[in-house]
Amino acid sequence: MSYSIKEVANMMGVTTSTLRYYDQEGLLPNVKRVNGIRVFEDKDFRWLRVLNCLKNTNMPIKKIKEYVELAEKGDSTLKERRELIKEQKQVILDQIEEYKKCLKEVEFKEWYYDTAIKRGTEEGLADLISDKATLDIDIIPKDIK
Amino acid sequence: MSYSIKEVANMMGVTTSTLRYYDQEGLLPNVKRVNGIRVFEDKDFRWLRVLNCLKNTNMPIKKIKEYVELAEKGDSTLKERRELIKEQKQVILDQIEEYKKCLKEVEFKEWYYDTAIKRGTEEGLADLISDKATLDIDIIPKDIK
DNA sequence: TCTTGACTTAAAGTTAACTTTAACTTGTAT
DNA sequence: ATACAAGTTAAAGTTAACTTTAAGTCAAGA
Repeated sequence: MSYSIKEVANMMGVTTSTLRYYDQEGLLPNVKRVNGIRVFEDKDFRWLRVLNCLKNTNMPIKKIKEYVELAEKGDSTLKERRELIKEQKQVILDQIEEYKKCLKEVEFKEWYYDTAIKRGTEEGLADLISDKATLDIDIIPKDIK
Repeated sequence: MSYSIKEVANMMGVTTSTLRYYDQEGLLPNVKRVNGIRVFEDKDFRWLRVLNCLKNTNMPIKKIKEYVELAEKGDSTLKERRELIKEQKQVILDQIEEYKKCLKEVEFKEWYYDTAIKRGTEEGLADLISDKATLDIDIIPKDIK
């Protein structure tokens, strides 16, 4: 099967301009052209899926491009590519941890508002629960210089 | 205890300019001034921790500002603030899910490179494992229009 | 044949989130 | 007394990642 740029854009949840921009930046290697028009094929989706994943986990376009360039050099860059992927894996693991901390914080805030609404006011609430609040959440201090 | 802008910046892992920029954008309400110089106090850290968390989970500065403005209006905005926090909670939960999917994808890639390196080449490898590759990872199709 | 809609490129414009610069003030150490 | 480090503001500059615009090509349907 083959797909137009618009179809692919819809599948990926981006605009056609964005895909053209990615292409321009070297993020879409070897996309077939018919009369100058991009024609995406099944083989392209394997890469699009990875691209989507690297983008969603905040890898900058420049770095994705480096990865593409490594891949284009063939087998001699296998280890470099593995390293790059391993680094990104760590980025993702760290991000998940960070998000979990923040989840705790907003869940506490949610509880805080539930309680304030029940009481009718948040006056004095912060002081009442300051122990609980500082007990299991610590994003700040630690590395004070 | 009270802290200088530099100390707070170090604690939060940002520059002093960034903190001044946040202040300018209304993200640091009620910070004490002595001779025009910002003096952060313990009470400020409660908010800084939340700010840090909202920022780390990609809430735009504009929206954080809205939140600050709601908080400044007092008890009448408690429900609005709870809503805003609940929405952010959902954003975080969704992000964690997305990251987990991407983690699977890069872990697959890692395995792919390990295997390619053992074989000495990635020639033909993609085809060999295309079934596995498409089996448990599906970021793309589904919502084709 | 004509027009419509989807595609193309190159280049300029936009936006968010800082960062840098310049000019200035102020508290502390020598 | 003076120099220096750290603070201040306002305004301009930067960067990444798009987005928009303008001008054009091309195949298919009325």
